[in-house]
Amino acid sequence: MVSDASPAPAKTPVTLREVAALAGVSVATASKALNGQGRMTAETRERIRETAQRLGFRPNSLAQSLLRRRSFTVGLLTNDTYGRFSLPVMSGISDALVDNGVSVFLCNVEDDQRLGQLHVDAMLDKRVDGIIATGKRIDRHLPVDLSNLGVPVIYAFTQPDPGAIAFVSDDAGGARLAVEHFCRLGRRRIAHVTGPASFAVVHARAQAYRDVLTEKGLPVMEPLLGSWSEAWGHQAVKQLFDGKLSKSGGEKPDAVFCGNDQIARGVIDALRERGLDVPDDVGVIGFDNWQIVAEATRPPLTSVDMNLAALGREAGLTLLSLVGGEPAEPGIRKLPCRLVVRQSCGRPPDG
Amino acid sequence: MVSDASPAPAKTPVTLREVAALAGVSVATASKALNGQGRMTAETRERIRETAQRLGFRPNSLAQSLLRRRSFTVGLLTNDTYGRFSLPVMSGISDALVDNGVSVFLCNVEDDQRLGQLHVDAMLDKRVDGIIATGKRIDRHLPVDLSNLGVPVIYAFTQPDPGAIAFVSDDAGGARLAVEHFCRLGRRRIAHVTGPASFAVVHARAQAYRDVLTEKGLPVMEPLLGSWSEAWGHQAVKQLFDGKLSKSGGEKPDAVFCGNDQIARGVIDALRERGLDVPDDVGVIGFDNWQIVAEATRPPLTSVDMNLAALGREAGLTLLSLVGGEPAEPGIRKLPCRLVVRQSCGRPPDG
DNA sequence: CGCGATTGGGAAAAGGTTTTCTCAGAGGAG
DNA sequence: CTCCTCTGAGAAAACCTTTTCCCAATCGCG
Repeated sequence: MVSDASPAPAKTPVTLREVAALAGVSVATASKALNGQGRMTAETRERIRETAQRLGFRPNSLAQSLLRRRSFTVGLLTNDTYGRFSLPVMSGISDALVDNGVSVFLCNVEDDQRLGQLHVDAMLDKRVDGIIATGKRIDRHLPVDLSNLGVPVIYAFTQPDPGAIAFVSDDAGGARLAVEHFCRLGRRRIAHVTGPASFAVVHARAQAYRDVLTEKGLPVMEPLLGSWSEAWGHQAVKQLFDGKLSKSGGEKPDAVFCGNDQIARGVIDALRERGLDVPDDVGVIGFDNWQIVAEATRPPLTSVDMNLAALGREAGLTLLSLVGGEPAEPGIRKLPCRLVVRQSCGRPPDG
Repeated sequence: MVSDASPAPAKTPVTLREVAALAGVSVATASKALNGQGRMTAETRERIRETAQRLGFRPNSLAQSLLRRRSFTVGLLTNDTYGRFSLPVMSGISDALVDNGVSVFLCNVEDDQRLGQLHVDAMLDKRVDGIIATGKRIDRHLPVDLSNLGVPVIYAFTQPDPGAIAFVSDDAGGARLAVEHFCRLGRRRIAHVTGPASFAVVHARAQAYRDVLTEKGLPVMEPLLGSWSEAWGHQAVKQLFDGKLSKSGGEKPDAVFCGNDQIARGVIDALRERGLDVPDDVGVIGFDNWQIVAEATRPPLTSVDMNLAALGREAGLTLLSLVGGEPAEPGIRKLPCRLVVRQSCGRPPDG
């Protein structure tokens, strides 16, 4: 197909000087010809272009970067080895940047300060145009100091330094989406089973949960905090359906909004085990929309998606505009979640 | 703590020239002083070192790379967006390289040929010292041609070009580990439930399964091929325990070796649902040791771990030695798996 | 004291590209 | 025919560091 377009698979890359020599011009002229700069006869320009093509010339980025003080490279810091959250973010960032000809240095800093410094130094030495920090929690710092680095920094799905630019998911909004969906479906007694109190998102979502129920005049059951595990989902069902629900009468929940998909999985399994039908008896909504989990529950799980890839994209594009010298308001931007409806909530009463 | 070690957070990085000027020497001398080269009085060397330290001088990698023809950078190609397999591999690679001062370009090529070419070109332009290709299957090529690139290439957990150097997991060995473990525990009727026939590993593992059983004189049940899902695990249990097991008599299996952890999860759930105890009635072993799944099954799942991080490390180190000019035998290296014993198999009869 | 050897340090080239200046020649106008 | 203005293209500096070679000064020895 491209038989003539893949010429010398150069053992040693061909330089501009060689192109110039072969085309019978100076390197200066060759450079200008290939970059569409300067003035010369169309014929000269074309001859140089052709020669470059024939030789398979590709400019040495290192040399270009050195001169332009711009490397078309950014550093991506993460402490998320497991990758469930950072992977979509990274993927989004990468997409946004690659489309703009920018490469990404992947730097896994774990939670190790020494490693963090090592990576930041390496990035700076390699003259990255900017840095994006991402993590597995939006209420924890990466183990690195990114202030006063001399290059723009963007935080994506991790705790930012004050005065920095950050993108995070709108957890409260996501929770509203879920609870309001339950309300629309006519559920009246909506419980909330979520993760440990040490997570900021737990409180943000719980508060949104309370707010929606209060607005709608529905009973608020105190959120059940536990761990992010299936096991906790099981246990929570026991508490919800065995225990005497003290203040709010003896009625059992007809819906459970879960803090993540694993909890939801545990909840669904436990409900089935005690003979309750999902969604007919109890509706369940998860959080994270972790596809592999959400699609393996029976029935498949409706879940809140944080749009992490879009968040990454946004972060990448913003960094690029920063690198380009455009100004940007500091602050935290909360990006909306979306509800991915599967079959764990049932259909509207009228539908 | 490091109050004096973080001096001018340079808006514009300080160059060697400035260090030299301030220390009252030439750039040549300054360079030699900082690199431990050349000859000069200890006092001169120390003075230059001090000045550099004080100014926060860090050599410009771009300039160094240009000169040395070595960028201390490698490209990492992957097509695994989801990351379950490639993430540990990448993590291992990254660790191995970072410890050696080498940075990693992350390049997600999806299954898009155009994207692949884009990334490879960008990497080559940026003069990476080498390339590592990794993927989600060891029997599929990445959508890129990595032959005759002029830089060393290593394949890790993806299908290599002929004559290349590749690291993959020893799937047959891993399967042996599992089946032999069952044998040691006194299980006699061991079934194998695995993924689709289109995967090479399915056949490799199935053959090892057959081999071990034959060696031990145990009955071989034809492996059940399906999908990599929990649902298939459920269904397979139905086939195994309802159906008339044609040739091998009516006996039910007392052990199931599963092709991955999700299948195992489905198998365990299905067994429990039909009142069979794991591990007392039936032992189960999974594959992949996907922690989040293996620890969520009840009981926790014994599983074969492919040691992907170690595989990545190995690949990274090998690439480094290649870059360093050391020769290496082409061919495919199979790295051993290990069995992670949890509670889904029970204890030995004597223990 | 003279000569060779050693020592401390600098000048310059190299690496590949971009960009600014400069310049020779051609063309046109007067 | 002369002068001015373009036009096309090249020389050279710049980016920053490393390394090779070189030189001046000092030292030691006879």
